[in-house]
Amino acid sequence: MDNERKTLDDRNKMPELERLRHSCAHVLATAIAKLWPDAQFAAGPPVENGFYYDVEVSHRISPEDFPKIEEEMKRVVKANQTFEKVVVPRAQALEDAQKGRLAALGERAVPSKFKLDIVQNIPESEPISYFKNGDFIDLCAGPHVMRTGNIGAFKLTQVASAYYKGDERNPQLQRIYGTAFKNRTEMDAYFAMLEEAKRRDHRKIGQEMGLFALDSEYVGPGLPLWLPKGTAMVEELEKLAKETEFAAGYVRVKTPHIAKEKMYLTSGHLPILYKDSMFPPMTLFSESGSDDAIGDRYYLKAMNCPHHHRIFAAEPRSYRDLPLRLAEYGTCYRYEQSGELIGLMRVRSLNMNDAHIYCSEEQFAAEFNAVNEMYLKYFKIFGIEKYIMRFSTHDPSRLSGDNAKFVNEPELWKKTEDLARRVLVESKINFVEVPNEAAFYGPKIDVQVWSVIGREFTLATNQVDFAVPARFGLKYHDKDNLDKTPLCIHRAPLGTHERFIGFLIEHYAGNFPLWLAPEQVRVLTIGEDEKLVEYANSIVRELRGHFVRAEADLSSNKINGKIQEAEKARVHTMLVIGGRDLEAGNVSVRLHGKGSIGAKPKGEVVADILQAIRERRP
RNA sequence: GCCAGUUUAGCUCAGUGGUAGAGCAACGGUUUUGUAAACCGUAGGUCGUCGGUUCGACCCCGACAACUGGCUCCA
Repeated sequence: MDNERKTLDDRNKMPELERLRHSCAHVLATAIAKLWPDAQFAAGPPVENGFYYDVEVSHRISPEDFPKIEEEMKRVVKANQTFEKVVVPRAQALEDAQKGRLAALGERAVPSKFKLDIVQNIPESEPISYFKNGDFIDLCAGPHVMRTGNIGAFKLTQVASAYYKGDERNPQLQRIYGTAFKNRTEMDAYFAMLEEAKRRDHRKIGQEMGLFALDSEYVGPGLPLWLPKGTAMVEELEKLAKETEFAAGYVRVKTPHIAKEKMYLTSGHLPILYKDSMFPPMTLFSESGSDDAIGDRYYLKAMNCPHHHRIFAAEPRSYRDLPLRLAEYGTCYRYEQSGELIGLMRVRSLNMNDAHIYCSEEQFAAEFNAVNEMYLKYFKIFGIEKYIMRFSTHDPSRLSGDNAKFVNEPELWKKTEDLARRVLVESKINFVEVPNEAAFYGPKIDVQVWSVIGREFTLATNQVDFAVPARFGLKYHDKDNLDKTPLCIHRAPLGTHERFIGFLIEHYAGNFPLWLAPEQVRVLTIGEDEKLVEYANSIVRELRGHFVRAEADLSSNKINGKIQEAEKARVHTMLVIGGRDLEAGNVSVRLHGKGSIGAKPKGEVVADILQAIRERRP
């Protein structure tokens, strides 16, 4: 994404706030150059909520250095230096870079190496420009604000490491992040918003509500334990998926969590493509003592598709069997890098809302479209509105050779990409097309969403596979009496339980609709009168008889205390009962976050609860 | 995996080179209640793990682990 060059036209359209932030990145660089003159700068663009500058410097910059750097930056802002643009001939840019003059306060003994590299990569057709503020000269296409004094408020936020040009073969640079605003008020509002977002963080709410636990000491990092309340949500989602898939003509299957190495050598996930993300194999016999190592090694599955392919292969198939839609909430294990694990959003054991649709080419468009429709149906139920569909296609230059990334089937790539694109266009779904991001076996459509912290995630996926069925030799007998290889659609509209629930926790801030709420109803008694206790218990019994997750709080707490506890636990519906209600056969209804809505006959309330759950009322 | 930071009671957090504290939760008792916290008491921690420095380490140093924020990667 970043390696796509912005055109000069794009740059001229850069919004004021981005200009300001980019200008602030220059001010940051000015300060760092003053404090550590050996600093070598790479890129310093504006980003979503601020800016960063990548720098290579012998000093390890830590947040403790921020006050010192900020002080220097304030001096530059206060000096109100003009950002002066100078267009220079290419030869001069190369010469200045050699003299270490770029992104620096003066000439240096060593070249400005990253700037030099950047100059060399600027197309001949583009002019080369500097921006100067005071003595600091940086290679930059701009645009900037007029003067450093236009930067009203700024703050350095974090330091991270980043590879030059995002490539892990390149040197690691220190990336200093900051944010900047027109004025102090807007910056304060931004930090207040961040605090609010932290309160919604699924890790925090998950712990408060007792949904899941991460026991990295005994179970392992990234291997969540679903607590009873979280399991209730997991099962509601599975129920939704099973009903939806049943209605859409899917059939359910069950497969083991492990398979022999041969499975993944055949699928193509081993030896290269998935090796790093699979847990190491279980070896049943010592390799030295066995002539048949392949048969002896088992892997935890990182995906369900190969097992499903073997189910397809388990019986002879006719064109009459197609489309065959095999669904399973399969548990997969992926050895994600330790630094990548994030609460439920990125884990090492995952339950995927998986299914594989085997179909003919003629059936493909309708099936693919039906999957997209299913996504939209789900998103409507959850009120998910902020997402984009990302259509990932292949890069023809990577079909073969050392950096091959995609199966070498140019015609099939073109055919399926055209088909998928047409489905997207015809169904008027908004999407962005991203080259070079496809799965190795075919193009895919991912649904991208954002966590409260602003991190982007793939929530759901819909992938075309025209390669792996052939590797497994999957065939169906067609009308014309010929054996043909089916196309396969891999789809997971509800993603994985882990990520989907992680997302839903933040989406709802823990205030789930009744059908999904871990504790749907709590009956709160006023007093401990024996008849009242029996009334409470009878209500709970009745609700639980209809599979409603209901509890009673019969403790000796005062009613205000019970309400406080239930509200904090985010219980969806509270039924308060006292002597008055007992006599009238009523319950006083209070909804989480909405307060009391008054007393109603018990039967009416129970019926409404059941109805709301049945229709999955938002 | 890489860079930086963090790790004290179940949770949220104080704290000092001389072997630790608060609030909430838990438990026990008292209270008997009308829509966001009744009162009193008890218990709970080899201060992430392992090494080192020191007369003495929760505090200083090192290694490791986990977590947090990024990078690369991905459902």
